[in-house]
Amino acid sequence: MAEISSDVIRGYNDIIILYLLLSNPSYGYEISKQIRTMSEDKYIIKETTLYSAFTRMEKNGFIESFVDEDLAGGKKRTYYRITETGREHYRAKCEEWTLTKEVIEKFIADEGRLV
Amino acid sequence: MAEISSDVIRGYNDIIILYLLLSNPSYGYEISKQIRTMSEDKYIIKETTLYSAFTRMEKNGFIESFVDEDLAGGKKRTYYRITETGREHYRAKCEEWTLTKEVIEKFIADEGRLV
DNA sequence: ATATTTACTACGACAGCCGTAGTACGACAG
DNA sequence: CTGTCGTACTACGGCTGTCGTAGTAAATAT
Repeated sequence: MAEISSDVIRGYNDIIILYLLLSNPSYGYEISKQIRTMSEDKYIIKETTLYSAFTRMEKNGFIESFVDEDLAGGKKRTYYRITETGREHYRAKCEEWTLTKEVIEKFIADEGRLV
Repeated sequence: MAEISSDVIRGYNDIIILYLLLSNPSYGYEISKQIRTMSEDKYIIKETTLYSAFTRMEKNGFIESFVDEDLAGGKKRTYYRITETGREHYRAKCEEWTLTKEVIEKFIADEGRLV
């Protein structure tokens, strides 16, 4: 079974995460589960990758963090909220995706050539 | 104008190059021009990236090199030919592309959500 | 009482891409 | 006959994002 390699997904983790923050703030564990569910187990993000993406994106101003100290039962969590800059970045990345898709598809051979 | 970032193309340079070797051997400079032309200048591969990809892929057994010593006018060139392993790799990468595309597109918001 | 799930943090390694620089040959202009 | 442009590379080192491994700790299920 083909799996998605890290080199291939590289650069898209950002938009995957930002997408999940578009409508409401969220936190690491929940996001990782959502990615898994939404991709039908085809992509399971590594924890370290996810948390380092948070750090990087906060540094870049794409997201902001806040801590929910005392939840009704449960450990304290660090939530992330997308910023306006983050939304712009997301939009730009989506456009880039369209372009990239078009380019790459020119280099995908149709069945005939793959003899 | 949106440009394709290196993190996004990463992992696809291999299939782009292999595609151009599917029907006949070729060499660095020609391949770089073909990529440029076929992508309508949307993607211009860096020389260093291209040549290091050659080295890597030869090490992995995806391509084989041979030198054309004395061409009718012109410097000597190193040509690369795709191997059977390379063809298999290319096929596998194309399948992976289909999968990746499906996954990523789930995280591209439709216009409505991008308010 | 113990295992599992939740929710992270730290550290270091690695691979692929890229910037910079340099080599060298041929062709063509001035 | 000198210089610039196009062709065809090689070498070296840096950066970034991902990943493996490991550890911490609270809450929940068994």
